[in-house]
Amino acid sequence: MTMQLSLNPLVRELHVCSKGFNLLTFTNKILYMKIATYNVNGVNGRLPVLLRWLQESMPDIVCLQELKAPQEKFPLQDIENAGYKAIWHGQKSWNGVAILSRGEAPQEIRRVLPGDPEDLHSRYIEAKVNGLTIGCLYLPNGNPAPGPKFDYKLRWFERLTKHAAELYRSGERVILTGDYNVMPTELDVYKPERWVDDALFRPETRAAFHKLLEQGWTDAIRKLYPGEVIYTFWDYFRNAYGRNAGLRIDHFLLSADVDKDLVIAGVDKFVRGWEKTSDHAPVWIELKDA
DNA sequence: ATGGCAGATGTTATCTGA
Repeated sequence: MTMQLSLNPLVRELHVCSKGFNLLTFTNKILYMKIATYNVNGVNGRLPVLLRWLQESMPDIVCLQELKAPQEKFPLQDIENAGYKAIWHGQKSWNGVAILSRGEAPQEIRRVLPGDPEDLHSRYIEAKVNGLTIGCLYLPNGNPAPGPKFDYKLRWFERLTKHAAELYRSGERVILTGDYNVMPTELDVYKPERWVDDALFRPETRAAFHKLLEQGWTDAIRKLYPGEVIYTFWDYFRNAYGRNAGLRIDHFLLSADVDKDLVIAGVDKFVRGWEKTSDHAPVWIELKDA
C-alpha cells in the first residue's frame, strides 16, 4: 500500500496526527522531514521562545547557533521534554552550536571545523541524523572590516570551503546550514549601498560564499524563491522588523541528492515578532522520500 | 552617518553582535 504526498497541507495534517512519534512514517518509509536552523541569540534567555517555536513548527531536525552558554548550562532537560535528543558545543558568553533531533539521536561526527587547532570558538558541529550529514555552523561576523576579525572570518570561510569540498565528494547526503553572516546578493539586504563596506557584504565575503556554492551546493531558499526579497535577520534598532529592514544571512546549502528531495522551504518570520525574541527568525526546509 | 537594542558576565559597566 502506498500513499502519495503531493500537497503540503496533507503533510501538515499527518504531521499533527503523528504527534508523539519521532518521524512521520508510513509503511516504515520516511515520507517527509522538516529541518530548521535558528540563531537563538542566547539559548537560556530565549528558552520560552525556543520551546514555543518547537511546539508550533515541529521540525524533525534543528540546528541552533549562538547558544551563548557554557557546555554545562545547555538546557538539555527542557529540550528533551520538548521531544528532542541533542548534541551541542557550548562556550562561555559567546558562540555555541547545537543539533536537535526528534528521531534518532544525532550521531556526532565532529565538533570542530578542521584546519586550525588554535581556533577555540564553538562555531561548528556535525552529525549524522536520519541518513543525512548535517553541518551546523556559525560563521564569524568579521566586523570591523578590514582588521583581524575580518581576517579571521575569511580564514574560517576558507576552512569551511575546504571541508565542504570533502563532504561534497563523500557521496553522503549533506546539508550545511546555519548563520553564514553573508548576504549573498544585493537582493538579500535592505539598502545594499549602506552595507558595501560591512564584513557581511564586502566583495571578499560574497566571493567566498559564491566560491562555496560553485562546488555544487544549492541555496534552498533562493532556489525556491528566485527574485523574492526574503530576510532572516532584523536588528533590534530603529524598528527594523516593523520596517522590514532586514538581511538574509541564515542559509541552507544542500548537496545534489538532498536538493532533488527538496519540497518547500520558508522563514518563520512571525517568530521575530514575538516578545523577548531573537534578532534572527528560524529558517526551514522540507524533504520528501528520504 | 550615527546610534540605536539585546544577551552574558558580573559591575554599577564592558564586550560582542550584524
